[in-house]
Formats: sequence, C-alpha cells, structure tokens
Amino acid sequence: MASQVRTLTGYHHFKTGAEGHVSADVAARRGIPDASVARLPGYLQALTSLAERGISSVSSEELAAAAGVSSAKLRKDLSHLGSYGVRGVGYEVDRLAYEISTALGLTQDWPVAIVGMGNLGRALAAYSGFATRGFNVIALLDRDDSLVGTPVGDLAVRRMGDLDALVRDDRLAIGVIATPADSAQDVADRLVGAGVRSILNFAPCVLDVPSDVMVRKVDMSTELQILAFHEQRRTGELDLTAQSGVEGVVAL
Amino acid sequence: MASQVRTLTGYHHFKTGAEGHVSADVAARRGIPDASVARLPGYLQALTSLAERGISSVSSEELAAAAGVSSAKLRKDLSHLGSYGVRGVGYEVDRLAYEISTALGLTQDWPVAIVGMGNLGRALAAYSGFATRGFNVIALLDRDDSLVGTPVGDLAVRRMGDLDALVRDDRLAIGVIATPADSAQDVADRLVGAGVRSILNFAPCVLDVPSDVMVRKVDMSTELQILAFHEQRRTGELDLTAQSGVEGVVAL
DNA sequence: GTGACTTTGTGCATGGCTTCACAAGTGCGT
DNA sequence: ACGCACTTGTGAAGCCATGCACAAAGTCAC
Repeated sequence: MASQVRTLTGYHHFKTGAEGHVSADVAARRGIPDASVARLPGYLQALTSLAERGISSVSSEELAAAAGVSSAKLRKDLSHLGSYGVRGVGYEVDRLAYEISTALGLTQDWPVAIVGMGNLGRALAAYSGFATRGFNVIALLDRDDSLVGTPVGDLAVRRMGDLDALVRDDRLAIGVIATPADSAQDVADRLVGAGVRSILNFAPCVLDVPSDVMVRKVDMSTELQILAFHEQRRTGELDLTAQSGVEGVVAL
Repeated sequence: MASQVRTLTGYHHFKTGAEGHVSADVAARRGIPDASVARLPGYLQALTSLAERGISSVSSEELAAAAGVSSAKLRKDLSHLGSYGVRGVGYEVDRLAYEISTALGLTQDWPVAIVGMGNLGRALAAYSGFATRGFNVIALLDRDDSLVGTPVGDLAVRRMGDLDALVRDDRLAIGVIATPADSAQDVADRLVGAGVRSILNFAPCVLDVPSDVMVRKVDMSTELQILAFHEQRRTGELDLTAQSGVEGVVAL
C-alpha cells in the first residue's frame, strides 16, 4: 500500500513532502482540476449507494453510469487521486469511497453554521442530508435578536455576535447564508470578519469577498431560468420546423 | 449578419430554418454556448438590482463587476444574443434586461409544480424568489395521500395522479423534485410519463431520464463537499510546509 | 505456466471556453 | 468640423476539459 516511492535519498521533501504519514496523495491532490473536484461528490454518492446495496466491486463503466458521466471521464478524474483500481477487475467500492472522502477532506467533520432562520434556513437546519457525512451543523444564527433562543431542531438560534467565539472555540470553517438578498452581503462581511473562509450562498446575489475566501452559490431561480431557456428553445424549434417544413416545400 | 448560408438549393431548412419573420435572434439563439446561458440569469439579476437603484445605463465593466465575471466574458456572452450595446456608452439597463429575458424565455410565465412536501418542499413553496419573474408555482404534490388537501401557502397539496391533468390543462412544463433520494427516481418517471421535459432535482441522486428530458441538479451536500476540499487543501498546505521544514532538517 | 479476456490508466487529438487585444463606432468639447 | 476619450464587438490565440484509443496489467480457465 505505502510501498511506492520509498526513496531513501533524504532530499524528497520538495515535491513529495512528508509522505511517511501524510501519504503521497497530498502532493497529487494539489493539482486536481476544478472540474474533477466538482464531480467527486457525485462519485462518492454513487459509491455509497452501491455499498448500501451490498456491491463491493465496480468497473469504471458501471460507476460512471451510476454517477451519470462517461467512463473515460471517470477514470481520468480518479487518476488524479492516485491509482486505486485493479486492471481487469475494477474498483473496490469501500476503498474508493474512502480515498475520495480523504481527497475531499471528509475524514474530519467540518463545523458549519447556518445564518438566516427564514423558511429556507429552517429547512436547511432540518435537512438530514446535511449531516450525512463530513459536516456538522453547530450553530444557527439570525440577525433578528427576537428570534434568539428559539429552538430549531435540536439547536437554539444564536445571535450574530457569537460568530467570533464559534470560529475561535469551535473551529467554525464553513458558513451557509440563507438570508434574503439584501442582507446577504452584510452577513458575508461578518462571516469573513470572524475568520470564515468558505461560504455557501443561497441568496440570489453576488457576494463581494476577499480573494482568499471561497464562495459557492446555489440559486433555484438561476436553475429554473436555465431550464426555461432550453424549454423555450425546444418549443421555438417545433414552431420553426413546422414553418420551415412548409417553406421547404415552397423552396423546392 | 444573416447573409451566411443563403444557399438556394432548397435544402436549407435543416440548420438555418426560416429566418424571415422569426427574427434573426432565433437563428443566433440556437448557438448560445451552455456556459453563456448559465451566466445569463446572473446578468439579469445584476441588471434588475441596478434598475431598482435607478441606474439606467451601464458599461460592460460595471455590469461585469456586479455579476462577478470579467468584462470580456460578459461582452462575449452578450454578443451571442445580438448587438444591444452602444459603443462609447454602454448598455441601457432596461433594454438589456428585456433582451436577456427574451433570450431566456421569461416573457411568458412558466408553470411549475413542486413534488415532495417535506421540509424542503414547503420551504421552496413558500420561497418568494421562486415567483420573482417567469415562474408560477401552480401545484404542490405529494406521494403521501394523507397530506393531500393540506394547505401550504395559498395552495393545497394535490395527489400525484393529477400530473397528467396539470400537463394537459395547465401546460405544466417544469417539475421540481424535493423528495428524499429514494423516491426521486419514481417521481421523475411519473413526471416524464406525464410529459414534463424539464426537471429541477433537489434530491441527492442521479436521475435516469430519456435524452430529451433536461435535468438540473441542486445539491447542498455536493457544494459543501467542494468547499471542504478547498478548505482542507488550504490547511493541508499549511501543515505540509511546516512539516517539510522540520523534516528537511532531520533528513539532512 | 500460458493464453485469452477484461479493465485500468494515460498519451494524444479534438473541441469549446476564456482571455487578449484592437478596430470600429459613439459622444463630447472645442 | 474635428480630434479625443471611451466602450463595444470580435478575430485570434491560449488553455482547459473531454473523448478516443491503446498499452499495461491483472484475472481466470485449463
């Protein structure tokens, strides 16, 4: 397993770094393309689903089908993590799931805080899929002090001022913004000020943050609009072909 | 502009179709890259925000900043819609918003049904951002017949069997799946069977649908995992440099 | 042990998206 | 009327990602 690059030159601390206990993946992990990283969670989901069904081994073809990608893409993505498959056989489900989890940093539980206890915030707080693996909602916050103390699930709403303590004492690293758009920037500023550098933004607006802070946006309106585009293009084309059918005859 | 393939062979109803009165945009619209389409909603949001602040004209630089993209990208994206800017001046906010709305097919209101009235489904049903523009939630459905009739917002929960009628009578075109993962595929099958060809999937699973059905997936776990990757890479790098420094000394 | 078969990992070609850089076009001051 | 300052729209170049095709590497049957 760990018998790969056991060079005893003593000068390998550059690229490979400390491979003794950090394993060589860290070096490899540096260069995973964003597009691949974005697909890894999907593979992990598929693998978990397979494991639940008692399947212990998959080929790239099968796993790719389960994750909704091409097998070539899957193999190339996995090759960035290392060489965890067996030629002629496939991948061991548990092993691969573990490796992807490690690559994604899910071996530890990340503390998450949700800000904004409106409809969406409460739904997110109650969402079990959140706590699946790797994440732990440790705090629910709201700007409105009249909500403070209200129990939501098994947590009580806390005030925004608690952010600093959460980052300091509980190693809070990820903030979820579930507020209306007009207070999202303010919340983001407070998160960043407290030291949070990863933000998941559900508010339909662009956040202005320092370059070392990562923001990912989830917006149902955007998604619906993209669907609308294709839906409209489809019906537009139907009209078009109907018309051009006639025109085609005329043209002849 | 539209003088490209004016072959008079009479067989041009394939690609160019009828360009006479459907306006050249339709022809142009066919070729908007997916990446551009995915950004158009963001531009529209930024424009709406600007309009609310009473701003009537923007440069590509300003709008790009508001939407969080580069100005070159913005201009190239907009160029796919047509030429709606004025050189030396910029874009008229209202006009550009209208053109993007048209391109996205938001001049009409798309009927939407939400399936699954758990925490998430109820939150989505209540989410005002849904109804902003272009979309109209016309039905809430749940597989569980004991929920049928329950009022959620200003709609009552209906049964899955109503799907056919919704597609037939109300031109339902877009379905939102807010069920747990294990019933999502079943719901998708029923949506497709009823004639829905655009699906927004909030369940953490891959849906198997015919190729002419478009599915977009929204998954908070996935997004969190991507954030975790970068968060871990960040701290991992810090550890690594610290360690390799020490090991360097030891190795020597 | 050998050969047939299966599947991974990857170099290479291809296509699409992004960035650059600039000509073309517009308004404004003089 | 003319030049200057500014901004759009777009060819061209570069870059990243995807798909292809196959050598490498393993299993299995005998």
